[in-house]
Amino acid sequence: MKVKATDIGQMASASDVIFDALRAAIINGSMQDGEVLRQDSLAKMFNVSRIPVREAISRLEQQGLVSTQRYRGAVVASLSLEEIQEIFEFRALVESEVVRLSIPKISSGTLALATKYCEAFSTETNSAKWGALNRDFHYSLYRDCQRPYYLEVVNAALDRIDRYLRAQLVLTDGMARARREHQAILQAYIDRDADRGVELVRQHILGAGQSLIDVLKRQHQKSFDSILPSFSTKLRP
Amino acid sequence: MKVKATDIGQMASASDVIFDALRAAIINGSMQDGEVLRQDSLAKMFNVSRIPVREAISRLEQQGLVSTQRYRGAVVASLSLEEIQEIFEFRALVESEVVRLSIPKISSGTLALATKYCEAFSTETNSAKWGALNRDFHYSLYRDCQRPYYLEVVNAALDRIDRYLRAQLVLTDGMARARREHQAILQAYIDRDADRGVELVRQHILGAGQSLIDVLKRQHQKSFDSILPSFSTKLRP
DNA sequence: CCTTTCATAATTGGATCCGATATGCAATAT
DNA sequence: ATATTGCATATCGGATCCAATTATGAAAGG
Repeated sequence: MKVKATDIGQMASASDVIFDALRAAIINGSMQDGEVLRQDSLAKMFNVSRIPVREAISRLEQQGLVSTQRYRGAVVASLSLEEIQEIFEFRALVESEVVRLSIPKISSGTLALATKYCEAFSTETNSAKWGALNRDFHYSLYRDCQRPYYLEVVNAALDRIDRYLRAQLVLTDGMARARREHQAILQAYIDRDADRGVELVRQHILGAGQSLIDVLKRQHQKSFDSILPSFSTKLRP
Repeated sequence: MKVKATDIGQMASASDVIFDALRAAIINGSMQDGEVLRQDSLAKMFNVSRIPVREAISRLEQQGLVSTQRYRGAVVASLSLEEIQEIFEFRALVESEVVRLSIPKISSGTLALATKYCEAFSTETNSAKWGALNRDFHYSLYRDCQRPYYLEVVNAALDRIDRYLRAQLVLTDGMARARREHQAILQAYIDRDADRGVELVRQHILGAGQSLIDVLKRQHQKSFDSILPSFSTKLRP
C-alpha cells in the first residue's frame, strides 16, 4: 500500500484558511494600509458565516497585522516611520544572530536552494514577484540554524514590514542593490565566513531600512500613496 | 460639568477579558502544562457562550501559549528542554540590546520604580509573588528604551517561559542568586554603565536558563512533575 | 483476559439569530 | 444658516442551535 497519508487532524479549518488568505493579502500589499475588513463581505467571499472570519481577524490582530476597535471594525494596521525603523533595527539584531548560527550549519542542499533563489531573484523581471523571492532567499539562508523560535520571531517581524519592503524594492534602486548584496551574502555562506556574513546581512537590512525611510520621508506620503495609499482611518465605507 | 469620562469604545470585550484571564493563569502556573481548555466549562466559568471563549483560545494559540488540534481541543503548550533553552538564549540577545538602549535613557522616576521593585523582590517571602515581582523589576528596567516592538517581543518570550522561571526561582538557589544579580544590574543603571549592565543582564538570563535546564535534566521530569506535572498529551480528561 | 465492534455521549466547528452600538441623514429647534 | 435630535440602516459582539468529529464504554468474539 502506498498512499500519501495526510493528517486529517491537522487539516485547516475555515478560520485557518481565511487567516492565511488575509495574512497573505496584507503581506503582499493587495490589501492596503488602513483598508477595512468587513466581516460580512469577507464571509460572503469565502462562502462561510462570520464566525470563522472573526476568529481569523482576532488572530491577525494578535499578530499585529490589523487593528480593531470595538463595534467599529478592523483595518489593516499601518506603521509609522518610527515603527518601521524600529522593526528594521530589530531585524538587523536578530537576523544577524541567525546568520551567525546558520553559516556553520547550512547543508549543501539548502545552500543550493539559496543559490537558486538568489539567481531567480536577480533575473526576475516581474516586480510583483520580487518580494516573495527576496523572502524565499532570506529564509533559505536561515532555515538550518536550528532555532525555530528565532525563525518564528523573524517571520512575524517580516510579516509586518514586507509590504513596505516590496515598495522599497520597486521605488528606489533597491533591486539592483539587493542583487549585489545577496550575491555577497551568498558568497560568505559558501566561504563559511560567519563574521563576514553577519556584517553583510546587518548592513543589507539596515541599508534597505534606511533607503525605505528616506523614500518615505522625502515623498512625505505623497506620491508614495499611489502605491500604498489610504493611510486613512475611516472605518465605514 | 465634571464627570470622569471613560472611552467606552475601548472597553474590553468578553473575549478580551477571557484572553487576559487565561493568559495570566497560564503564565503564573495556575494552569499547568498539558492541561486541557474545555470550551464549555470555560464558558460556564465566565458565564458567556462558547463564542468569546473560542476567540480567546485562538488568540492564545497565535501567541504560542496553547496548542490546539482540530475537534480535539486545546491544551496549555508545554515546551521541550530545547525550546526552553532557545528562548533563554533569545532573551539574552534581545534583552541585552534593550538594556543597552535603556541605560542612557532611563528616567529618574523609572529608576526609582526599579529600585522599589528590586527591594520588594529581595524582601518578599511569599514565593508565589516572586515571579510577578521579578517580571516587574525587569520590565521597569526596559520600559524607557523607546522601542515598543522590542518590548512586545520580549513580553511574548517571557510569557512562554514565565512559569518555568518561577519554578526555577523556587526550586534552586535561584532566588538568592537573583537577588544579588538584580542589585548588581541596578547599580549598573545607577552608574549609567551600559556595557556592564548589558553583560550583567546577559549573564543573569543565561545563568537562570542554565540553572533551570540543570534542574530539569537532573530531575528528569520526576519530582519536578510535582510542581509542573502533567507533561502528558492526553486531550480528554 | 484481551481485543474489536459499534452505539452513544461529549466536544468542537460553524450557521443562524438577536440585541447593542455606530453612522448617516432627515427633521426640528435656535 | 447652523446645531441638535431622532430615526433608519449597517455592522458588530455574543447567544443559541445544528452538524461533524472524537471519545467512551458496553457487548461480542477470539
